[in-house]
Amino acid sequence: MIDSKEARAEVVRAADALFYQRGIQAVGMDAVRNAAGISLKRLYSLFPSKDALLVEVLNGRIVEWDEGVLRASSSATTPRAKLLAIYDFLDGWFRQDDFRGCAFINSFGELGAVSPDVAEIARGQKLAFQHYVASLVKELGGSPVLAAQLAILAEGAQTTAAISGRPEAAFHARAAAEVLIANELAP
Amino acid sequence: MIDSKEARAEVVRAADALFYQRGIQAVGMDAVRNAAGISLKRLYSLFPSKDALLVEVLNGRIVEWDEGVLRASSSATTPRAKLLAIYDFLDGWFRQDDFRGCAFINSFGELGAVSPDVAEIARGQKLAFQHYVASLVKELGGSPVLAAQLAILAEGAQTTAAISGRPEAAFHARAAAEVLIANELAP
DNA sequence: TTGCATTGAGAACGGTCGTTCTCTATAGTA
DNA sequence: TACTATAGAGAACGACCGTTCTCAATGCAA
Repeated sequence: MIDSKEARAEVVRAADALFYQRGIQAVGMDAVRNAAGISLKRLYSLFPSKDALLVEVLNGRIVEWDEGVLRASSSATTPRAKLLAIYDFLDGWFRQDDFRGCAFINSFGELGAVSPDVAEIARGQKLAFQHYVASLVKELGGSPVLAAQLAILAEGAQTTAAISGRPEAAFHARAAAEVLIANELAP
Repeated sequence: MIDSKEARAEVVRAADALFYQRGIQAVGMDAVRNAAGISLKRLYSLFPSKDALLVEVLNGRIVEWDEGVLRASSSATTPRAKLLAIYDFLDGWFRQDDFRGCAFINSFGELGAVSPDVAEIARGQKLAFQHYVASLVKELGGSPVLAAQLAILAEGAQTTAAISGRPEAAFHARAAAEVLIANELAP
């Protein structure tokens, strides 16, 4: 393993999968090392600590989320369709068999009270999503309250799908979003 | 400390506050012992393990939640008002300065993947809440989908308020619920 | 009082985890 | 070939945590 950029990416990939699947504190650095197939020394030469690795993992999840939402809305042309595409994106995600809820909600629940970094990253991610929704709602001519409501539906769908283990929450959230949007846009 | 029922309650109270405030794995049994003011030996004579104590704590939270929701809706007379009272209850909760999100969502995120007990309790609590909402919606003449949507709004409000640290999510969710209810009940 | 059971306080144990260190093998250079 | 620097593999370290154990103090029965 010569290219350290490649090695970093592999470590982040392995750690992301393990942290998401089992929780962060339940995964030791040994498990990350084994999954990434490198030595502990190399692991610690790439990341100074588990906390630093976690930050990298969560930042990677931010990128993944943004790309996923944008990809889902890329075929939509109207702001309304782009907004509804969010729930279609959620639907596809919920149906993946390794789905275990929102990594930011999970890590906030596990470490938010004890790690300012984790709390800050989770808060930032949620805020960015709210801003994205708000920009589309504004294009649509809707109110900031509607934007907040559509974001709340997306958050609720994620926790509901995660804990119940059933993906229909995305469907329900989408239908509710349609009603809320129609309600504001009707004369 | 002679009355062991009283002692159990005190331990559960102390553990609940610590687990909720800092996370479960971040709190050692020593901290619980200190907060409860009893010896380790007595603590382990009351609860066989930390896991068993956690189960007791979460079951206590179920009772608290049920009582809180029922109390909030007790002054309401119509099913619609009882449903909206849920969001008023959330609003009051979000404004408490020790609010740190839903204990079930948090513990599911932290331990759900690794502890079947925790996952099961969280799932059960969410399901019971959905049933409660569904029964009111049925009284109201609404559909099961509306019930699911109202529950999703409540869940989303909880995570949004927890991570953003701002309580307005309850108000937004309530307003959205009014719209969704009106939409189904309109001719 | 004497003996016995119970309890409190916390030391001790075994295991795990994050992190560092040792030791060896290898590759590059002169 | 001899020397040096690097890196892999994992043992080792120190801290912590859940749980158990020791031991002295206490309360009670006779």
